[in-house]
Formats: sequence, C-alpha cells, structure tokens
Amino acid sequence: MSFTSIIQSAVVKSLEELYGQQFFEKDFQVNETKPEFEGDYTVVLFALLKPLKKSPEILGNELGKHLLKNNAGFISGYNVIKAFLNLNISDEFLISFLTKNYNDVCFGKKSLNHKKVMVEYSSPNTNKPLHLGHLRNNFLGWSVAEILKANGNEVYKSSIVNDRGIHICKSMIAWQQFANGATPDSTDTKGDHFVGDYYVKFNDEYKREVDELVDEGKPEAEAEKEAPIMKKTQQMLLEWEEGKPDIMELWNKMNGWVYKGFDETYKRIGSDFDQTFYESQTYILGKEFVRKGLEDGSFYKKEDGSVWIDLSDAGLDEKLLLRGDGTSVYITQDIGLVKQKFEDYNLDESIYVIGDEQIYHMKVLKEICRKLGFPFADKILHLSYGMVELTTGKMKSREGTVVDADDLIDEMIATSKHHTEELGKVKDFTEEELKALYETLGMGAMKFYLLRVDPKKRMVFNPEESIDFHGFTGPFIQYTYARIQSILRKIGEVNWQWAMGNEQLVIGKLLPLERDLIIFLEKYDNAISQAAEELNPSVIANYVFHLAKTFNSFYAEHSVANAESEEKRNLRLHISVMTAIVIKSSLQLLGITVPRRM
RNA sequence: GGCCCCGUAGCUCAGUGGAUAGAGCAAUUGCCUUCUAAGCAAUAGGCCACACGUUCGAAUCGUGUCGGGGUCACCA
Repeated sequence: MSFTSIIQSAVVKSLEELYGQQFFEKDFQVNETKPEFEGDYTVVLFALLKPLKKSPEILGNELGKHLLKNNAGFISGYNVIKAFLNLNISDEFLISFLTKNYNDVCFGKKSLNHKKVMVEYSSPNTNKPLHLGHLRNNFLGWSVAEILKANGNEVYKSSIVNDRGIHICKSMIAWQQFANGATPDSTDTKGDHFVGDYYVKFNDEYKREVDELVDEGKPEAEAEKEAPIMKKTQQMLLEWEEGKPDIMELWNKMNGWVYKGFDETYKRIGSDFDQTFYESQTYILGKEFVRKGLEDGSFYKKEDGSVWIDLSDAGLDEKLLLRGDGTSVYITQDIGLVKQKFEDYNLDESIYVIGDEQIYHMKVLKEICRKLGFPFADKILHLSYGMVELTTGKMKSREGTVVDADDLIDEMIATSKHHTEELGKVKDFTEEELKALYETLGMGAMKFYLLRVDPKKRMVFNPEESIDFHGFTGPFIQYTYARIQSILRKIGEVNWQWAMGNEQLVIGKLLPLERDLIIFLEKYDNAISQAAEELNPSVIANYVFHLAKTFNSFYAEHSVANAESEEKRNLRLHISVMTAIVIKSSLQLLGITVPRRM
C-alpha cells in the first residue's frame, strides 16, 4: 500500500471516529507537501469544512492530533496552516520501508491480472526508410507495451506491414525504368534506403512528365492522370492484384530488400514483435468480410459497384469500403485484421499506436465494429501521438526534409563517442566495451528525448542542435546510475554485501535529503500505475529524472563511503542501492539500458 | 465551413481544482587534494494567449474570441 493511500484510509478512519461521519477517499485530497512548508504529505481540508461545520484551524488540529495518536509508528508530527494539514512520516517507518524493499528488482511492478492486451505499433510502409516520426512511434509502442507488462497485463506486440498498394508499385516501376538491374548489394546501399530512393525517383520523373504535358498545353489535372509513368503504375497494381508472376517476383524481391534493411534498424533501436501482419494478406480477409456484410445488409452497393457503410447517425460520414472495381481501400484491411486479432488472441484490449492524423480513421473503424455488433468495438484503443515537427518546418519525404532514422542514430552514437573521449574517463575500456557504451548512451539520449514529452502533444525537433547529453536527458540519468555503481565499487562488493545483510538499521535522525529520497523512491509504484492508465511513458521519464536529480543533490551533499558513522554509511548504501535499482527499472520501461561506468 | 487537438520563461517541455506556477537548454556567478564536474549550488527570466463565468479557491472546469495544427479522399 502506498504512503498516500495509507494516509487516506487513516484520515477516513479518524474522521469517522472523531465525528461519526463516513467520508471517502475522493472527498479530500492528499498531496505532497510543498518544499517551503514543514511536512511530507498534506491533507487538504477545504472540502471537509462545510460538511463538518468546523473552522480550518480546529479541524486541522483535531484531525492531526487524532492521526498522530492512532498512527504512532507512521506519523511523527503535524502542523496546520490555513486549511492544510501537513503530516510528517516517521523515520522508523521510512527506514522499515527501505529495509524491506531496497533490493527488490521488481519493486513497483504489479502482479499478473490476466488481462490480454495487444499493442500494435511501428507499422511501416515498404517504400521508404524509417524517419524521426517512426522512431517516436516505435519507442512509444515498445515502452507502452513494457509499462503494461509491468502492470501485470499479458502483452503482445504486433505490427502491420503496409506492403501493398499503388505507392509500392511506384518504387517498383521506377526500379524497372531506372535501375538497370542494380541491387542493394551491387550499390552497397541499405535495402530500405535503396528502395526509398526509387520511390523518390518515381516522384521526380512523374513531376517531369506532368510538367512536360502541361507545357504542351494540357490542363494540369489531365496531365496528372495521363503521365505515362502513372499509367504504367496503375497497370502494375492491376497485374499485382491478379497475381501476375513476374510482378509478384519483383514485388517479393524488393520487399525482401526493405525487410532486410528494417530488420537492421529494428535491431538497433530494440523494437521487437510477437506477431507481424502483412496488409497483402489481411486485405483479403477484409474483402471477404465486406462481402459478408453486403449479404446481411450491413453495407450497401452503389450503382458503380462500390460498397459503402452509412455512419451519419454516429456523426460520421458515409464511408467507402470497396472501390467500384473491387479493389480494397485502407479501412478494408483494418476490418479484417481487427476481428482476427481479437479472436486469435482472445484479447481484452487492442491498442493502436498511430499518429493523430488518423483519429478520424480510427473512429470510423470503431464505429463500423459497433454497427456490426462486434463485442470488442469498445476495446479498441487508439493511442494517438502528435507529429514530430522540425524547427525548420514539417518533415516531407518528397522535399527531402526528413530526419532519417539511421542517420540520426549514427549521429547520436558519434556524439556520445565525442563526449566520452572528451571526458576521458573510460580510457581503459576495450574497443568492444566502448562500442557498447556509445550505443547505450546514444540510444539512451535519443529514446529519452522522444519519450519525455506527452505522446499526445506535437513536439519540435531542432536538427541543427544535436540532442543534448546534459540536464533532462537519458545520459544524465545513466550517469547517476554509473555514479552509484562507482560508490559500490569503491566500498567493495564483499563489504557492501555484508553491510546489506545487516538488517539492523539504527539511525539517529534522517537528514532532509535522505528522507526526500526514500519518500520519492516509494512513489515509483504510483508512477508505474499512472503511466499505464494514461498510456504515457513520459510519466516514467519525468519520475526517473526527478529521482536522479534528487540523488545527485544527495550525492553532492553527503558521502556514502566516507559517511560520518557506520550506521549512516549503511543507511546511505541502502538508499543508493535502491535508487540504482529503480533507475535501471524505470529506464528499462523506456527501452534504455544503463552503463556500469561512463 | 463542420468536427478534433494545442496555446505556460527567449527555446524545449512538466504541472489539469489547492499554499508564493516548476524543470532542462541558453545567460550570469560560485564549487573538482575527499564515492565519476555528463554533476552540484545560486542569480536572472511569467498578465499560464485574451475575455467573461462556475467555485471558499482556476494555468487546470464552462462559454466566447484570437492564434497554431490535424481531419472531413474511390491516398495510405
């Protein structure tokens, strides 16, 4: 039970004993005490004044006195300012909390609740390499999945690969037309970048042809339809849907190149999936499903043969489900997939990590499921996140203003190398150890940067300034961890394990920073719950930053190894060990690893 | 135009009903003969977009205005 909830129930109990009235935890607030006041937790009394017909002063003192009397081991003092009742937690209670939990690597994590949740994230297109926006998606999805696991859910990570459609044909056509048989190997290019380049080439050529036709006097709209390369692409899409062997072969070959490239990047950024779905397969499911819906009257056909659903009574529009020529659209495959997911995995919830430009799309999907009477319609959750914008404007692949994922990763690793060499603290590391350290720090900086802000908010990235390694950053927290490891090394493993085995923590009085740390460590439990409730890793990022910051103040103020007494050394050792465990655990939820030295 | 999201320090962001609104970066100033200075301590920086309302109490809730973004495709 958390400190806050202990106080809450103690207050409820005291109010009943004092005044014979039943209150609930929602009837009053328990907050942390602001630093400028004396105390650890504050009971806000305003809401209780009227029902109890008491003045703040009297209620505060009566309640404080009663709480103190009946919770002797827990509350050690109180003071009342206006309608704020400030409570002190006793040193003994804090120390017993610490001794009980300091070496629990699972501290804060919840036991299994048998809820099955799927988190779908990443979901790339196979015609362009990953960029900064995808990184936010990947880190978010992965982290949310881990946070849900930490809360006792059974979690499956999945990805739907967008491997079919006219956009894929574009890079295929361009390759046929311009590559002269070149391959990623022959050009020494990473597969996804190789294919992405042909997607760009398509657009260049298309633009050139359109301009040419316009110069010949054609109206622009007509030119856009008649550009030869576009006509070829549409023809190719038809042949693809027919399964024409040479097209399928090319398609397989080019997707293979892309997957190889993606795998490399996924490996570097630590994304993994329990299940990968392919749109080239799920769209068939979706089509089949539309056919059934047409039979039972859920959907209707227009004169041109296209299939629709009317969602206007839900405040949405009529929505197309199948084109007149029978080919499927974006939503078609989603309908097929959603049913498969829930049925195959017996899910209690399915979370889609998709950008907020698709809020409407996801609403439509939910509404369609509701209309069709699917029991899982309300178990579909869209975790929408804001776009990553650049200080120089939006990222547009066609205009070459994207921040490429692989480039950024390389840059982050180069930066961490640069910082590390400049500081010169790990000159004795082997090549291999150095390489691992640069990865740890570079990825840590990048992941933390993208996860520290509320997912729902748009965020701005300045490509001119590289991601910082100081302050509210991953490396700052990793550094705190490394410092603690250094303390433990200094004391010597044998000695500190001996000290930890000694459960008799007899301390005169806790110093302010020692108290702050223990109280803040306890809040990790709550941070994990909150992060899961909000599907928001930034809760963890903010928490662990604050923890590291508090520890660094403590570290500067008090010595652990050379503490003023054996008891103090022992106490601070416990605090340090638990801080290191919670830092490691928090960062793990963000997909960030910790170095022993840096 | 309809619907949705956002507006907090020069910049990037916390805080979403409680006390004098907080961090980081950038700026200025101290602190390495004592566990790692990727750190610590301090100074400075705010009509929380604006107006009205609800409340004992509003950055937080409601309504309106202004500003920014998204979406409303036989694109994905």
